[in-house]
Amino acid sequence: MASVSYTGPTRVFANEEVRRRSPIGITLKIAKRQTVFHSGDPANRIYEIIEGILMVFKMLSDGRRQIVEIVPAGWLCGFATEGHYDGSCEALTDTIVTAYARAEMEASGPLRSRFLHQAEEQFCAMYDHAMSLGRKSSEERIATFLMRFLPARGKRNCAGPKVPKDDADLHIPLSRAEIGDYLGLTIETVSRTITALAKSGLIRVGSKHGEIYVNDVCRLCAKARTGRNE
Amino acid sequence: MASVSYTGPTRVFANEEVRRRSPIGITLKIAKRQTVFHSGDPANRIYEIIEGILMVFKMLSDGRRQIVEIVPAGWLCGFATEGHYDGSCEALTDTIVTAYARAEMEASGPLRSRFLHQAEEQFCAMYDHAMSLGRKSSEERIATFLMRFLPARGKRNCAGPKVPKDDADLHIPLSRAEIGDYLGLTIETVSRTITALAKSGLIRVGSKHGEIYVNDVCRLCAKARTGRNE
DNA sequence: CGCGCCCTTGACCAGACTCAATATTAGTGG
DNA sequence: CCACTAATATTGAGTCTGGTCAAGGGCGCG
Repeated sequence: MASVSYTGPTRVFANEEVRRRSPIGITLKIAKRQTVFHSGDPANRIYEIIEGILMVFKMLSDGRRQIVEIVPAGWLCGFATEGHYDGSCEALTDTIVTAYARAEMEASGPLRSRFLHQAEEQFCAMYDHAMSLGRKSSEERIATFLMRFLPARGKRNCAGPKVPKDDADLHIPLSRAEIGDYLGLTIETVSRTITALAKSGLIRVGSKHGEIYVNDVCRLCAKARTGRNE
Repeated sequence: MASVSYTGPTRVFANEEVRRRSPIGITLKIAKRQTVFHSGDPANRIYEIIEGILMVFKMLSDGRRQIVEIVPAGWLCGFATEGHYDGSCEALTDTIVTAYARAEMEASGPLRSRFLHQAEEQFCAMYDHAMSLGRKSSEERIATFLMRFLPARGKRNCAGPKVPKDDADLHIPLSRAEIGDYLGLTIETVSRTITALAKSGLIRVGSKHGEIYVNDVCRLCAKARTGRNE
């Protein structure tokens, strides 16, 4: 059973801190590495991320894991089929979410409307992820992954490089194992590919875990092949 | 520009046959191989498949294609970000759809509610597809793919085998190239893998294109590793 | 009957995986 | 603050799954 599992505002678990109580939906704090829900749990809630990052993953019986979605601030988490969560959810960083009881969410017109829009946005991100997993090389996958942490860049409406230097300073809150499980690669391949990108001068790897400096965002973007063709 | 591209019930294109006009939404007929919309087109409509199958795909600039979604009857098609379709859509079979103008759909409470539910359903299917693409072997991917055409089986609520023979007769409306582009494999690997599954006795390949007989659905399901663990 | 498309099969190749050793970073307690 | 340990990351060597290139087969359709 998930550690975060109640359905209404009547109980509060020790590891949850209620900050604000909007008409519907309560604000919760989720600690890094804490499980939000398990695959198969009854899907009583839908979560909107206010701050931080969650991940959704699925496992095969032999232990293979696929991180199917990385959920940053502003996105939704807790989609379900037949009343049960599909995939488990865990916090990659300390995270603040608004949890909506499903029944209440579904009763609210404006909320439903906003969530439908947001679900579409995330749906398109899943399309991109499928493209990465199915057709991109390890180098392209890593480049695409890094571009995710530059939300202002690489999209249809990309602002382009800011003169004169087109660099960026990233903090990736995923371990090599998690990056691998997200991109369909092994730890070793992730490590090797990041090293190769660094040797090519595209990025530098900081000494602290998760620190990556992008020397040329546009060149990284080109390597990601995020191009919207067809 | 897509061949199907108008936004309201005022115009009808030659290749569209209006069958029924519900209060909102019109019924269209889309011929096999016909394009429904192109990636990047303004997303004026959302489609609900009544009969037949569509596919959504994305291309990279060098010609690599990923079919990101296969959309059967009952599902929705035409999700968008920032007002533009993400991915191109083409009919795999002769298809009948209801096309809703987005503005009208978004103005209708019941429709929005139904569509949000359906989008969630499809979201979970995208999770499964990501699992296939990221972590499954070619044999597991083909098995998983075939199980898609047995919607009554392999799910949480699987009815189990009907005695005494647990066989099935499938008609797959995708070419080897399309199966490959859906599963992140090449034509040759798809062909070899299907041959291997046939040699192992799990399936038989019919002489007509797309005909596949499953000798033992449960064994195929086991090979697909559709198991809902974690 | 013959052409074209799709599928199959074979031989070879390469990118990513596996197994293993080592290095680096983070965390803990003195 | 430093020493020690555990966890994570890097690197190397060898293997293997799936990709590439190429040839041949079968089916459909005019």
